[in-house]
Amino acid sequence: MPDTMPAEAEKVDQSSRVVAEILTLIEQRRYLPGERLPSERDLAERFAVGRATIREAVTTLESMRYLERRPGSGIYRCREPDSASLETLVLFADLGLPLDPQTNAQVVEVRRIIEVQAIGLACDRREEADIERLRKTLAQFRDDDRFAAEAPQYDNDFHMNIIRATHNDILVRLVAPFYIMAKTRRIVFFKDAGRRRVSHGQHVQMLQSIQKRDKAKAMEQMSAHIGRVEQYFR
Amino acid sequence: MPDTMPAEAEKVDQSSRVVAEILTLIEQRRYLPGERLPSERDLAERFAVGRATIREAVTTLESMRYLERRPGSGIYRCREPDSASLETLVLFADLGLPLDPQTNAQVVEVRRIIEVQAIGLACDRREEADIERLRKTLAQFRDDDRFAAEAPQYDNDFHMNIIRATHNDILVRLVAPFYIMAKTRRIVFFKDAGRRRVSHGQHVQMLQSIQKRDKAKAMEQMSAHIGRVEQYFR
DNA sequence: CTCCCAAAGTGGTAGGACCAATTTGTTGAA
DNA sequence: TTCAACAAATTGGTCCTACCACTTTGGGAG
Repeated sequence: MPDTMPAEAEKVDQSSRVVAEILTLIEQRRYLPGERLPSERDLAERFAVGRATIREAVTTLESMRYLERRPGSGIYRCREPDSASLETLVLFADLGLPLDPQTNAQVVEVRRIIEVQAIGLACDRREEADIERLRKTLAQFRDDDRFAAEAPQYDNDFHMNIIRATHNDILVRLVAPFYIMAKTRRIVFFKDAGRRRVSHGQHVQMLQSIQKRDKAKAMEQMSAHIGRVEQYFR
Repeated sequence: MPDTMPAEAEKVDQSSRVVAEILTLIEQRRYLPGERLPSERDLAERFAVGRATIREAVTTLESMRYLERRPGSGIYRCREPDSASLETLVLFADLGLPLDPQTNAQVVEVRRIIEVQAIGLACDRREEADIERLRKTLAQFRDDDRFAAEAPQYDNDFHMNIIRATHNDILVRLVAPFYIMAKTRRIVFFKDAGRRRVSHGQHVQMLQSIQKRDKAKAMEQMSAHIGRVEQYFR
């Protein structure tokens, strides 16, 4: 029968569970950078799963530069833990793991840095198709409470489409994790109807600036827009 | 053994080979966004490997948002291919796959955007330890031709340590792929002794600006510094 | 004490088996 | 005919066993 049943019916497969467990052990400083982990066979026994499942989990953590596998030797925690992939943010969101409180603030700071510059580039390079795409996104907004659930996705789309208007694919890939992970997390922020309304209003104005290629104004607006989120985390 | 060693005997295991092959097929538009791939059992037969190897490869590509696995259904190419993880850059470097020519230019543009702002933050927040770390990195520079091979790593360390001086962990993780992938690729750039010397000189000056907390000057210097690389790609 | 080699340990891969879920195709009732 | 319910085939998820190549280790020969 069920145990203490969490409210969110998070259905995770075994390998994801193992990923979460190893990740937790790493955060608890159980495996220090450069240190060796137990062998796959040992880990399989400890987590009460097959070796295939362990390999699945380790592969994921290896591709995110948390672990390193050396044939014939063992599995090691990566040195330079600070260069672990940002995909971690998406992973944590998927697994329902808690996020370091200051991490949110750091994410917003990075977003400000990038998106303010990005909207500047967008003013230079935007084409008609970019404007149209942004307009279509804004049209999805509705000013009623049932829209609260869709608000995060709407906000994600708008910001991602601004990045896309820079026509720099690397930039798009760079910021994608921020918005993919935010899907589930930012519901709280958009719960308030007033916040949704203000946010949307700023979006409309930013689009106008991009359309008019008013670089300085657009950048100022984006800075203020993200500034609101920064304030929210304080 | 005389290590002129340009011949990088890239020994890739089976699963990495499969990753490279699938990635190549994707780039050749063989599998369009949202489309279904052959089953694991089919893929195993096609690539003449075991199913375990296929799963290994697919797991890697899934964690980078190229593929999506749906239990009972199949393996699908992700929609929104433009949000695939930046880890791809590192992966391509490891596998020795060619990079889209314009990608390099886009990477440099992103680096300029981020690092110019980052050095500004670094001026605000740098502590004595940050200065010391940067100083130690600069001390590794030597003005002889045997240093050519170590130059990329030296350059990586310097730039990464500037990012670290912002004390924003997310920012560090964000740019890490750029420098990790560059290890093997930027050897050509640093082959020229003159370029190494100029680069190092700029590094020294930037450190001075950071130490004096001269934000405007530091940002200007970083912009010029990366500008040289931008020009190199044209 | 040093050097070398055999043994143990480890990740990489193959193959087979079963489960749960989805998909598909067929049947049977309205 | 239409469509809802059921059955079969397909597929990813997991476990198990086995073997290989490579690394590490430990002990014996010199």
